[in-house]
Amino acid sequence: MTTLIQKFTALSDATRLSVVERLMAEGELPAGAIVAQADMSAPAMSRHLKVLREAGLIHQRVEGTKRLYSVRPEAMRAIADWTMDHKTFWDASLDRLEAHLALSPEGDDT
Amino acid sequence: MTTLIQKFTALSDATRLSVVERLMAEGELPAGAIVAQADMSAPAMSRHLKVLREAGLIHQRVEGTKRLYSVRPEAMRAIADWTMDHKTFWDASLDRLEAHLALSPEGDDT
DNA sequence: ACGTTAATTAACGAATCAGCTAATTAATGC
DNA sequence: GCATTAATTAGCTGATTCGTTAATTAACGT
Repeated sequence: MTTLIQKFTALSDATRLSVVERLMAEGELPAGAIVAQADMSAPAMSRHLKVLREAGLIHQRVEGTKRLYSVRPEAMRAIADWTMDHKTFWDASLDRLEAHLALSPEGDDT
Repeated sequence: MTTLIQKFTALSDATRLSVVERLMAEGELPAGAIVAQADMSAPAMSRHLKVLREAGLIHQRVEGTKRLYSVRPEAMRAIADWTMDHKTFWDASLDRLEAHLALSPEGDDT
């Protein structure tokens, strides 16, 4: 089973996040093409792809000696769904959100 | 500035993910209440809260000696928006998604 | 069968992360 | 001012992560 934590972990690395973004922008790509544009050895990228695969974020299709990768839409959905999951939270947030618009720009944290 | 990677990193830890979920379910809570239900020392939790804060995921409100934490709706939005960002991907995915419904249950990875 | 191409697994080192206890900062109440 | 309560920062340790090179697996073309 692929957990939400696995997905967040997979996306918490700059290399892996850009692989996912590239696959979303360009569609299915072979491992070779992914390595080619990433300033990194093939083995290193291979492990990144494995992490993404085991998190259920990407799908691997074998064609001869090539491994073709693509993003799984269900995985993206799972993430989006999680953020929207908590109805009570969103209902309660509506007022504050609208009230404080432009008053608390993201960044007044720490 | 808080990046998407910071947010994913923050949510990639089981402790931090459940803190966020609890704050979404119960609303604003003081650090003490959060520590109380987490089998973990106060300092450890304090560092987790700092990670969440620096990622822009939670907001800290000071009231006397207490620190009250709550989830930032904008941060949740930022994550949801990212998953939906790539229109081309979603357009292209629609066919496959509908065609393979129930044929490829999430899990035929690796 | 042999060499080539595509990609992965194995083995190792440097850096980061998550936990603990001890020490510190800050506000409240007498 | 002093003790108490609330939470954080400091310093340390064990485990995990990310990258490298070397070795291995698998399919294709001749």
